[in-house]
Amino acid sequence: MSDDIRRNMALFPIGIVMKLTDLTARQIRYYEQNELIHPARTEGKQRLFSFNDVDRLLEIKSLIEKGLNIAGIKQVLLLNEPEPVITEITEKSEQKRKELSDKELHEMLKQQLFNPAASRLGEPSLIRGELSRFFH
Amino acid sequence: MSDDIRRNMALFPIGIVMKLTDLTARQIRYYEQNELIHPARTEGKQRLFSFNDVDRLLEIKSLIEKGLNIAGIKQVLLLNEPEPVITEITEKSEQKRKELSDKELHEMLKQQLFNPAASRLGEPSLIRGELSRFFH
DNA sequence: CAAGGGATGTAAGTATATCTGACATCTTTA
DNA sequence: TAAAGATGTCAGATATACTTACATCCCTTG
Repeated sequence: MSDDIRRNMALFPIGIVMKLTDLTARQIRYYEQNELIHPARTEGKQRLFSFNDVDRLLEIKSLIEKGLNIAGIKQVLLLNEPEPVITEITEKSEQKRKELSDKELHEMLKQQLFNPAASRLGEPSLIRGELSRFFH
Repeated sequence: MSDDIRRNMALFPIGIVMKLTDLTARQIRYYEQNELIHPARTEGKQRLFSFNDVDRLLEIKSLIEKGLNIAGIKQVLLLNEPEPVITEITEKSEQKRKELSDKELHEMLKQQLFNPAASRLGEPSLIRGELSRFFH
């Protein structure tokens, strides 16, 4: 869950993603246009990709190389999606989702991730190494 | 070791780092100027930060909040640095270091990290989830 | 084979993000 | 009070990214 949050933080501009995936900007934008990915945006409308996005792009690339077309890839990606569990609270959670703008979410994530010293002074520095949770 | 590589990949532009650390661009640049951090650069000279850089900035911030000045922080960071082990091969490894431009290194890292399908076709898709190695 | 559609390249023009350098401001300390 | 340290702010330049439109290439299908 918290891991999920980390993997979904919008972090990378398209230039970095190009290097990480060896895809062109054209390709990446085209895949977005076809709804294979849904990167976040900065205030100025620049795309911002998460680890999940990059991961997904790598799978897309691999499928492209296997000869799949967009429609096929879309299917595969859908199959790999964990089914969103339909619960009683569906309405409520949907409500909640709407309440949280991307920006607010990002703020939350940041708090949760980095536990900034600002919040509780006097606490020993737990901050250093906090990022190591990104890795195994 | 490989973990080290991942943590040192130049990934983030300054804008993201600002959000992650709640430091201003001015502060980040000032700390670089005072050699507390050494972010990489793009071809166009834009700063690119690694996880290690961000981690370090978070520690710097925490020390700033404790009232340390730059000189003090530099000392603390030096102390926390694992001593570079002086071995017989010092000359050789120094030589090696010089041979690797940042760009070449980055290429290596990318290969090692993402094991691109392009290299060995026919191999089952190990790619999806590869990035999950970034997390525990 | 010709026509059409899918996937990507490329170019133009604009907008956003970042850079450096200089000067301003505020605080602490000698 | 003067000097030095840390940060804010502004300006002008450069880099990066955006959208839109058109071009190209390769398949597929009639």
